[in-house]
Amino acid sequence: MPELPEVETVRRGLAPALDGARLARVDVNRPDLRWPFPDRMADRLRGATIRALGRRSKFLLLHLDTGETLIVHLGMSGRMVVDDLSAPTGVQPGTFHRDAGWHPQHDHVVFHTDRHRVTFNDARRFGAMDLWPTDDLENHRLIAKLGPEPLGNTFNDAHLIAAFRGRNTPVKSALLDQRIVAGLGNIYVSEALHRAGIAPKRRAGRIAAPRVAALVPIIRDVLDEAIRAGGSSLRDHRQADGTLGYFQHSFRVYDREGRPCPTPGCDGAIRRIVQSGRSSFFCGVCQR
DNA sequence: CTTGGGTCCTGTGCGC
DNA sequence: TGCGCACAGGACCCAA
Repeated sequence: MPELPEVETVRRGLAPALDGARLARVDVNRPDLRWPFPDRMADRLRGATIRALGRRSKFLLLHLDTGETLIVHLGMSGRMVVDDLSAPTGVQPGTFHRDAGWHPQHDHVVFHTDRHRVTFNDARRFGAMDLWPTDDLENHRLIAKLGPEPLGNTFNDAHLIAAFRGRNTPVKSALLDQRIVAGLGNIYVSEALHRAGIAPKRRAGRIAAPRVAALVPIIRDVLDEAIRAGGSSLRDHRQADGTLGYFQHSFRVYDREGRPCPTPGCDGAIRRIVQSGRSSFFCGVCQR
């Protein structure tokens, strides 16, 4: 389940195959994912040239020369894999990583260019696609309510302090709320809160302003580091060429229940609790 | 308005 | 080996 760093990794990996490419054909193998695909999606994509590959939060954006943008969300298990059709025969890129955990019956949409094949595979089908006018993207229902990009300038101290003010919800939930900041998910919230020394159960509105402000650069750093590592590969995430991201080796708390807290001088152990149905990992000693 | 819980779907790994 | 259960990177929707 991709969070912002994984989606950004996929975006960068798709660029060599799709940036500037013409979609010769798109195979749509089922009528829907989480929601029905837009009307005549395959027809509206066929022949279009991709002018640029963008990203907003966890959404991939394929800006087309038709004036429309294909919005793609990977949901929990969505993958995008590139095959280079001009590669020498033999083992083609994109073959080896289909061995483990790859279920070809979940190849739901396949994009064909003159040189590449890009396959969208999503076992759980929580993903989504939609087509929308490029000049009106900010009004799309999935995008309109998103908060600031955490790596952009509008995500700053003043914004986060104002967003937390008066909120009685646990800070874990607040950071997962895409209206407050857009792009964090279950992994990077746990990682950021550990770095900030804030307990996930603490109520967002009861955290002193300087500690909230400190979260801003911490969130940026965590996401930056993860992007530079090619994201975190747990079950599903691969880079578009099939190689694994490696940020999971840098996790300080996520999925590390019972391990010692990595904070220097801290003798705590990582604990796991469930908040609104999702695991939170934290150190009860140095996170308060 | 905020907040919490249920829900969608398939695959995997664990304990028995 | 098989079975049942818990859990998995998301986020919408609705009730209270």
